[in-house]
Amino acid sequence: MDHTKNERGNGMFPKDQRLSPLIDDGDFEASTDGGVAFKKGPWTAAEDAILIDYVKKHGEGNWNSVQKHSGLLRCGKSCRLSWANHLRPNLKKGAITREEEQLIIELHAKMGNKWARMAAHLPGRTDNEIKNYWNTRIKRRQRAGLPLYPPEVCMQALQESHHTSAVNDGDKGPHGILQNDSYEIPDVVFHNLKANQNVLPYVHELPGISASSMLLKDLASSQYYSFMSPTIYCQKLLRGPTAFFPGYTGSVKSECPLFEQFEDDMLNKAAQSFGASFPIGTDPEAKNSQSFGVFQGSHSLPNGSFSASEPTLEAVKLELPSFQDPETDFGSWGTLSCSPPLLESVDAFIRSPPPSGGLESDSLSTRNSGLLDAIFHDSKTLSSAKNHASDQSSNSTTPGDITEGSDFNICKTAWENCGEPLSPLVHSASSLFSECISASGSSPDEPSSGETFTEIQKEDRIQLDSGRSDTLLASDWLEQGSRYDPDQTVMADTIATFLSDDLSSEYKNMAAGTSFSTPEWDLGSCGWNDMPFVCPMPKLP
DNA sequence: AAATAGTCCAACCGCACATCG
DNA sequence: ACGATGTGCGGTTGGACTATT
Repeated sequence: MDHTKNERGNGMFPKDQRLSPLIDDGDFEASTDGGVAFKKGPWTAAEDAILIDYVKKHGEGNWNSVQKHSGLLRCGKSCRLSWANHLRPNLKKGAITREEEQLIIELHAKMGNKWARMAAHLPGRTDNEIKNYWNTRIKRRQRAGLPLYPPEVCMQALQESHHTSAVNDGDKGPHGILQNDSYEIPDVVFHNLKANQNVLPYVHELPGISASSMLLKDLASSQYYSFMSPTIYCQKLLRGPTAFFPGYTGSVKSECPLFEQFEDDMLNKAAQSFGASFPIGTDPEAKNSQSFGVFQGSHSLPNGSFSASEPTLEAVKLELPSFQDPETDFGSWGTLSCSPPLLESVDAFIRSPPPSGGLESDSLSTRNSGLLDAIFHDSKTLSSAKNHASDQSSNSTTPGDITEGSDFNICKTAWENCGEPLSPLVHSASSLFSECISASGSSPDEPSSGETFTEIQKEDRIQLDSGRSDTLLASDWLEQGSRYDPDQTVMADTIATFLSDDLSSEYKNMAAGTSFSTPEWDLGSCGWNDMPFVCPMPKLP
């Protein structure tokens, strides 16, 4: 038996250690179970031989009896693990091949962290091996600012998931993975979210998960970091420095080096404008790891295209830690000391529909206040103090596009403070969306289906009552705000600019390379076409 | 050459589920 | 039905190795 752990030569335990004829060199702690002291730590060659001999005689299984039959001082678990990962025949050693890598990526896009199931598709590879490989890959790509999934994998997985959802049962797709097993998400959730995918393409990933919960988890564990959808990155931005400079995103930065020059200064200024009490953007490490780098990496590829690094519905659901379950009592989050009240307010805001007479007034929340109200108020105050800047901004926009006191003015002012006469990136999302829609052959003003957005929304609200996305609510709110209340438009602006880059990125991506039918991606019927999006944003080529 | 950071991966741990008596 | 036991799985840890500073 070849005990070589790693043909790359960097295995944890040197061969000579495993080849040691001694079973117990006394260097490793032992655990006891029923009076028997089990050895822990790396296995020796002698132990391997004993275990192999045992399996030859008794077959696999009944691992707890190994000690009884062979005298091997290892617990059953350890025996099973050693056999499965190192000793069983037909194990493939060596580096993951290109083909295997591709398969792993595809499988992970469909399954999530189901290593054992993935291993079943990779003969000779163990779940542990795949898991280790994937975790390393996550770190590597995270560090490099690359999306976790290649766009084509995302699209394939997404399309397959759509297909799976459509057929429900029977034909489950070509891979046999999307079968009606534990990965299946009840159709009621995602079917109803489809109608809103045009607004937030990633909304369906994380139904019922609050921004704060996602962020807190995100900050607490890097394990899920790369799985965060761009939407979640946006939500994260609400809590990070960039929340106070809504137009700024990593994507912008990546495509416009100009942002590099003034990001720290501008962010600090913007933050101060909003009364932020914490320093911003001075720590490059924090900058990379907490918002900019991740955001950047999750959106842009080296070739300038936008990533669609989204796992499928199945994967996302599976990767949610238990406390991200929609049924989790989110109220408990407020008790976390690491969560500033400011951030809680964002959640409260995002979850809350518009306070003024919208169609869904029955779902009005008394929690509609907090950070964004404060932003709204502060921005108005600031705008009053800097009315001249507001007036100048009308050159690049129509009067209706910019409401006095909008965050745009602040951004613009900040930009001017940084020495630039006017941001070259000012770009109307309305026109941007129009481009996208036109590219995909659909008019934003003409719903291609007979069903209006409002009708879809109504239906969705009813059916998504317990599982709706925070971001979805935000979209609802935005629509309402932009239509019914001039004041709300300002706040809608604020939120819109938070989201704008993601939306534009995704729509750009979709319009350029996908074949989604227009009803899936129809923007016009949702009212976003009229949204006064004006924020620093890269122009489409 | 030393220190540091990053990578890799074996092994452990806790939990969930299945089976058995 | 229930507890004990066995098994499988996913997450995490920690040490060796390698690359970089």
